[in-house]
Amino acid sequence: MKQPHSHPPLSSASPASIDRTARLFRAIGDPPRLRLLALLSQGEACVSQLAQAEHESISTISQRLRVLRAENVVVRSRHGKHIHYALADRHIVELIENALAHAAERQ
Amino acid sequence: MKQPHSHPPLSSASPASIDRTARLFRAIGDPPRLRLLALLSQGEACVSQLAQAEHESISTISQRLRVLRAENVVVRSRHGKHIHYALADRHIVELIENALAHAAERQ
DNA sequence: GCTTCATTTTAACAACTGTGCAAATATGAT
DNA sequence: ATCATATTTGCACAGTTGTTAAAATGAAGC
Repeated sequence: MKQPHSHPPLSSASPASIDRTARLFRAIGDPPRLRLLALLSQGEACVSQLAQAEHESISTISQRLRVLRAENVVVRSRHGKHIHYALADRHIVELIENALAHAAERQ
Repeated sequence: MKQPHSHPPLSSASPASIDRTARLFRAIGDPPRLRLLALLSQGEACVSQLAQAEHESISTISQRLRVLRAENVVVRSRHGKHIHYALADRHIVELIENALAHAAERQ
């Protein structure tokens, strides 16, 4: 096997693509937000649950989710009185686990 | 096919891993730095070349490379009077191209 | 339908962090 | 020792984050 998937080369990415990608990385490039994603990788959860799990205020969690949602990393849906947040797609997790493995490689 | 590679699950990542990974994402989560990586994906280059390509001062480029080097995204080596920078490994490019594809997917 | 209440979001502000620029300093080839 | 190349420092500026308080959203009961 050569390449898992064939992507357009980085060198030919448009300025807009570079920008969007940078914003995506930036959104997930923060320990508190990454922790939220780790929680969500186990299944969707509402804001209060996440707040409780992180020992943070609901407001703080809501703002972190806002940043993630702005880059389409997570999606939300109402369930009765609660709003459930979930990972936008499985690829996000793969992306992070990939980076996790590489970050580990270099200590 | 199920999984391209099998990684340890995100949910079981240690705080230290989360931190390192966040720092990695943060380092590449900036358009100017991402552009440098795009240039380097075509082959190594010295600081002056990168500065010229980006229409920036050598000092500015040097600082951007410093951030990338701190997270082991790039490596440097001296070649005569010049210091060549190169991507630390091919995986970085894959990681970015992956993100690029996903960022494109969601507009 | 209107009110009430739980849940979440937003706004405003202060504290912190990162970035680029200019100038000074370091590095090492010749 | 000199010079080209690169790094570092100090500073000003812009952007981000958390906190508190106020506002919005919508479900459920009356």
